[in-house]
Amino acid sequence: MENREIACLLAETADLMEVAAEDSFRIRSYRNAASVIESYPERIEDVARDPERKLTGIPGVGKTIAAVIADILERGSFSKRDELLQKYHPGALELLKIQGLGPKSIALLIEHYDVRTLDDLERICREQKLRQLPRMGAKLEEKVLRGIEQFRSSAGRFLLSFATGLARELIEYLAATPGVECVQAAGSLRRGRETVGDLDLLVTGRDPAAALDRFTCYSRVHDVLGKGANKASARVGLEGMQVDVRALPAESYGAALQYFTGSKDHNVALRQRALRLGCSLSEYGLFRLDESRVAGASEPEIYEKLGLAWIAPELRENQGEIEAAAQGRLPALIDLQDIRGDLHMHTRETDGRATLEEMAAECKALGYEYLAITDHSKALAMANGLDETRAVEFARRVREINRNGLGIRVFSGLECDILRDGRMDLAGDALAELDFVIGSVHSHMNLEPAEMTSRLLRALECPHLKLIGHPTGRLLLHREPYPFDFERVATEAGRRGVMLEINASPERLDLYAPLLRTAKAKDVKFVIATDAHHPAHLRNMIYGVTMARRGWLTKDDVLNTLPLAQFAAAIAAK
DNA sequence: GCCGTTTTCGGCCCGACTGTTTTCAGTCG
Repeated sequence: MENREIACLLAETADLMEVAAEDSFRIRSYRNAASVIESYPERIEDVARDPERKLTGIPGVGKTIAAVIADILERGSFSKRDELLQKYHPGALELLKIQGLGPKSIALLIEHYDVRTLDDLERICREQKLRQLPRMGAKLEEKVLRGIEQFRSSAGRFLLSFATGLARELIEYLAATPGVECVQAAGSLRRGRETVGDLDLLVTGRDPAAALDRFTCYSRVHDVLGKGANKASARVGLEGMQVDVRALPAESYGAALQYFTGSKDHNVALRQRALRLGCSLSEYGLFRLDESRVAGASEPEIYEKLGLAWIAPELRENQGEIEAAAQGRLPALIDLQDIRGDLHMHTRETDGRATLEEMAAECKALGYEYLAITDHSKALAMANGLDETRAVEFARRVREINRNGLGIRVFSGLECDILRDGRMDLAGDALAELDFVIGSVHSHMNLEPAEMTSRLLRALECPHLKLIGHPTGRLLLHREPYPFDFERVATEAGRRGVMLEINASPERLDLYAPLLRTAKAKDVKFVIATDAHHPAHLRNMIYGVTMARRGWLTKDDVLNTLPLAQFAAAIAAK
């Protein structure tokens, strides 16, 4: 069993314990164990099976949780979870995901109305019965209905990082099938969409159909939805993501890859172009009207025969990429290898899980030349944010560290809260001590658009500000961006030389393509950064780079592609 | 439930907003 699956069982048990109003510290222990296990560098199952080692050696895992893990590995559950699921319908886990409802309210709803599912909850709200419960009213009913709607619209979609991990796992497994030479993901995953609905895997080789049998026998395949000679569909893993595997002959593999990568709009435009050239394009190939084959085995060949440069999948949204490819003016998109430093990360000083030294060592291992440590400021009290004194002391400590040298340059930074009125959370003279100040909104996210716009415009006036962090505040599948006049803010940022962040955290991926193109047109420069709270998160950089590519950005648009000396000069000059 | 001892029990992130109250519980970050 994978670490993620063990962590998921612990976390959902913690959720149910919350509804049962159990001791909050005990709940936190389960949550903490879940998060430690999820990011543990080795497979927990291997550790558990090794007689030389003990699970209790893992921080956050004591005797009880070690026994729980043993139970999970043996039978997929444990007694505490069984008891809670006996008491509460599994639907209670879904109810907890609705914004505005917490464990207390859900316990009350179950007690009074026997609410078990989202449908039950929706009915209670529509019948105006929620407001009859103590401390609940009409506004909450509306908020919950909105929450249900948002939850439903995001249900069945998965984060890009999740889909990437699942694709990697399945590709590795299927590629080991005799007779299979190539397995590749297509669809929105290949285009780098922020969320992915289902996974399309394409297989070719001497005997691609062999992969279909192997797929439906995979240990994590639960529910086979269909299987024919050329295609098999099934749900995989606890999360039940739908995966389609298609077996293809080599001569049409490129055409199928092109077709199943999409987007639909891009493909429609491409087929129209083929028709104008006297051809027809389908998933089987590019053909003349007499049905003789022009191309099909490889994707570049198809684009070439259509008079186009090969178009990177991230651009295939019919947003002008076909015209650009025809005129030879596609941008040279940024690559992961262009990134020379990460500029947004947290440590144990606030809500991170590792020390400055550990984060720096990982950055060095990734081949970076520099990093900025950017812990939270004091407005984020729950994260133990830095006040002026601690910030100045931190800047001094970083100067000291750089004198001794860690083999990588460290910049002293701060992720400073932008307060409700647009002022910075820390005083200017403290901010002046730091190399790299990010301004971020973490509170009052439901202001009127005009008020949010002026808040951000005022923040841009701060002379020490280098970067606006996660500029729209969205959390994928969870919270919409806060509304404001993006174009105005981008224009002002461009004018003042304040950069905008492409936050590579898979839950954020903010900014995203249309906004990036708007901002680029306003001469904005960008930073791609991971917002890492753990050394493992530093590897999320690729998702930020993917967003940048979707926004047509080149190396020159992104400041942290600069070599150290030029980067240092650039942020000092601002 | 975990951790770290001041070794066997006490401490474990906290402040603000919201909608509902009429003095605050619940939620969120």
